[in-house]
Amino acid sequence: MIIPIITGPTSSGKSSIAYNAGLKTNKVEIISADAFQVYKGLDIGTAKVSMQERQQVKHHLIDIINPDECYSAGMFRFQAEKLIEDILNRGNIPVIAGGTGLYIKSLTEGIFNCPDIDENIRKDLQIKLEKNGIESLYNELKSVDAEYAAKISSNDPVRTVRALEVYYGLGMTFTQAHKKYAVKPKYKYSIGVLWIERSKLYEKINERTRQMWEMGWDKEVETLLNLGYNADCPSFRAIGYKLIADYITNGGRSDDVINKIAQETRHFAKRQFTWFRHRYNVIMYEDKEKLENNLIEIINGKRSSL
RNA sequence: GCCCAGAUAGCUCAGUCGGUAGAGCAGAGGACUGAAAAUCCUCGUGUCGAUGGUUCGAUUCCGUCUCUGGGCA
Repeated sequence: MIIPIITGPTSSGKSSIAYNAGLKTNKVEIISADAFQVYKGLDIGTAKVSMQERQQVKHHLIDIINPDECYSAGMFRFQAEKLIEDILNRGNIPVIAGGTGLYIKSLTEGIFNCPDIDENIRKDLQIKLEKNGIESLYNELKSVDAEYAAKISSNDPVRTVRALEVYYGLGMTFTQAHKKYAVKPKYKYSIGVLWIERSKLYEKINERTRQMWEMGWDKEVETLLNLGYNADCPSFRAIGYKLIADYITNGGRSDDVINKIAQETRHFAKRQFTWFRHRYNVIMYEDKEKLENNLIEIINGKRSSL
């Protein structure tokens, strides 16, 4: 069985494809591949499907952790593969749907199976980074793993910290760890990307951002803040949440906030375009209905790939 | 009608003590193996409003005109 994956840039309308197919065939369970829909309480800003829709078609990996908890591509891979197995055992068809490219890649191309690393190592590196700056930390990486250091920017704190935490946590370089813990994809997948003309997508993003605001996005953030969550929480890396938290505490013009969020979302969509465009094993669909119909055919066993 | 301030990249503006110009934003391209809605890299020639003058040379100085703000009548 080939497992279908429906993805595409934000606001493209991809989640409704999987949902519609599920509704029409009644044997689908959707696995969300979205780095921020995993968080409870972030509903409007992450454009989650409604509770009602989730009752009609089973959705997984939505609302599974609290806003102050960490999630990762590795955890996603582990949980998604387990879910795929369970769903198949139940006689249903798993459909992966979401826009987080790295998560999808972790399934289709594998991601190295990194053992747990003491989180204090990252905290210490974080402190070092603040104290000595990225240059010093990058040089540290260069001296232990020149091969990986050459692949990344000398100004990239996230990758530098990650590579060093693996080095200190596992006692081998990031490059060596990739080889030692390499995994092969467990299933076969077929990826359909919903592709929309750039200018049209940008219009949709602008429109949708305004709609989200009108749905009470600021109230949602206010609730999170009242529960004690703040801009330092991992979930607040999602577009909009920090901006709105700042707007709530420091004031400002709502139009400025909305425009800034739309801008960040457009930038994000642009990065998604780059990501998907350069994956050779994906199929681009400009016709949404065609993608949906082909998906239904796969579910019904009448088609082998998208 | 008079006075003042502007007119420079799609937008906001900086600048050239006269040697044809540069930032931010917007936009584009790219990277990305456990933070990925994250993180990071690269890309700026435009009749410097129009027209005369001074000058070897004017977008820069001077005159006139046009347009846009603001003020006075």
